[in-house]
Amino acid sequence: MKRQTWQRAAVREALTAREGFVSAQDLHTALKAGGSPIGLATVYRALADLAVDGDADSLQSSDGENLYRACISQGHHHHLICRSCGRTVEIEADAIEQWAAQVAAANGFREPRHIVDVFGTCASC
Amino acid sequence: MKRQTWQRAAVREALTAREGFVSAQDLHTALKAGGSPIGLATVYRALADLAVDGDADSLQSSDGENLYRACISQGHHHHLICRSCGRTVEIEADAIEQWAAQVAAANGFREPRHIVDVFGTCASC
DNA sequence: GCGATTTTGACAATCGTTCTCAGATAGCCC
DNA sequence: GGGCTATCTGAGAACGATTGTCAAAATCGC
Repeated sequence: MKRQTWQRAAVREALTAREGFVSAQDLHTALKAGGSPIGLATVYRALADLAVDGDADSLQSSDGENLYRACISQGHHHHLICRSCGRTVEIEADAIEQWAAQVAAANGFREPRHIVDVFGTCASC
Repeated sequence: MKRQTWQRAAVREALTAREGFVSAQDLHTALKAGGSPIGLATVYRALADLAVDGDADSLQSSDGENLYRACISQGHHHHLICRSCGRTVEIEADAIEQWAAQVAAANGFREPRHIVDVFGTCASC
């Protein structure tokens, strides 16, 4: 059974409060700065749980960190990410879903899953 | 100026000899096994150089490793990767390129670059 | 409140990658 | 071929993100 603890709530809250993607380390630092005596390992565990439950999105940054973000639209979607300020826009892409499924099928691949993210420099940067 | 050393040649060769994506560590192990007293750091450097020169493709595996692969088609392309055996198929996707550029433009993002990879289980797995 | 069970947190361990620096080497000039 | 100098190499240390460990603390059902 999954228990309710203030630590998990704090992580979820801190994640929701952020606009873009955050690393686990950043989130931990922010929580500490905000007065929560929360442990780093706990933040990692909470984030992993959130990601599993579908409440958070995760992706790997170019330098190998895992970044997390509170999911706004629950379903499957992709991101347009500013490489300068980190601002993200969630994008729907039915065309891509279909394309991926079709390409996979054409090559005999089953259970296709895809990674599709677009990076760019946003208007205000 | 860039020098020609047998180490770099060995790395390039070992990479070309492999079919799918390989991690730097794997490549190093393979080279050592093949008799080359090459250093791990050198393999990393050589791979990074190859990637910069566009002679190798790189992507991050789901567990945080950097994987490399000798590029067959020189231009920009994507991959269909078997999550079981690691077999890869290079796929061209003009539609995706256009879609990415369009989505970026629609949101005011400049210099769009995108990550598009499809994972699945291939026919023989 | 009680007890069983899960969660936490400090710290160590791990793992891939990068850094450091002395020594080796490639490429150039003679 | 010999010499010179900038670049490259390799062993190991350093690094940074993440995960494992385990005793102590907290939660939930009763």
